[in-house]
Amino acid sequence: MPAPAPLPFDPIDRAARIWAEKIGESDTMAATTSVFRVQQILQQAVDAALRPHELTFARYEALVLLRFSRSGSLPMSLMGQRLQLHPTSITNIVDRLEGAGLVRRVPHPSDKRTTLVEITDAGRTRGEEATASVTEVDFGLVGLSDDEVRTLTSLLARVRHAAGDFA
Amino acid sequence: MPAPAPLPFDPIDRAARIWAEKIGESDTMAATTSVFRVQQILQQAVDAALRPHELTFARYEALVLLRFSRSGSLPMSLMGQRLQLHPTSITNIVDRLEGAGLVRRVPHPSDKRTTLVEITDAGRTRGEEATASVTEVDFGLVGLSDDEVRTLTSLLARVRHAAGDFA
DNA sequence: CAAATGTCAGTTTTACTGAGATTA
DNA sequence: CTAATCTCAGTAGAACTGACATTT
Repeated sequence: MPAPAPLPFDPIDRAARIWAEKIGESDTMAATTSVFRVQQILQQAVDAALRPHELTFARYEALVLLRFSRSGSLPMSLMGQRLQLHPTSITNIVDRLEGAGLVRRVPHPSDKRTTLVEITDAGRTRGEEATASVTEVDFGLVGLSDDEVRTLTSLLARVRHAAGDFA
Repeated sequence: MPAPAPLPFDPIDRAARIWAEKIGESDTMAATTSVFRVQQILQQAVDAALRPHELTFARYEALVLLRFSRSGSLPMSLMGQRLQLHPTSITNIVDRLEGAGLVRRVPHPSDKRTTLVEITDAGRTRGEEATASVTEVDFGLVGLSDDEVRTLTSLLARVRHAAGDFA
């Protein structure tokens, strides 16, 4: 796999300049494209770090969520809320994790509609190993100081808030 | 479609706090998760704005790239470099655009290996209409001042640069 | 012959819709 | 009866791999 030669210029910045020339205001276009591209970069870095552990980022997040829950188990619906995922996506993720023995479906003691997902010992171990790999590469987030990372996070939080993600 | 009730708290911030308690340093985890979530928000907003025009964002970007090129046509390989996409993805995108009559494949005059993609009049019109829709919703990027949008873009540019996206 | 260009077939992952079974 | 919870089947998009034909 030939590493794709880096362009000699910033393609997003160039597009923004041309856009400004032809149409006008282009700042949000550039920002949106940047978010898309950086997401792609981070996704690839994180996926590469998680591949040896046979986890995708979505499954890793689910595992972390369970690992840090008080009882080690959560209703599927609550996982969906926290991870902001569609019910069928949760079903799929739990299917995979359960197939790998990292998690187990348990009936809810009182509400027979809901099923709890409980992390297994193997799941805890796998979660720790995966966390080591993923923090080692800083989740793919390179080139920023600690302060800048925090600034980035808080800018993005304002977007999420304005979009109605949380109150 | 019941609008998914917003959580009463920021799920990423909560995860970061728990993480800090149990593991330590969690700033890059929070930033990465934030990028993923915001990408999802923007993707949905942009897709919704483009749906009436029967375009996805990837196809829209390709159309814009062609529209702003000098001759109105580019080699597929060059499109792949600019949009940072895999050759087969370009093939797929051009297939769809060509099927919709927005673009046309033309043989390269001198190099018989390469095929040029040329935007049609219908493609130019569609591009303009789609741009109107997508700028109307600010590409889904809400809640930030103009300055903050520029700060966001430049922070992300540093990440892209450090990751080797451009020189 | 090696490298570049584009295509094809097939796979994986994700997220959706719509429908339905079960229970609160 | 209505609402919530979860699952299943099917669909669609994006991105990949590997193989291949053609041309430089």
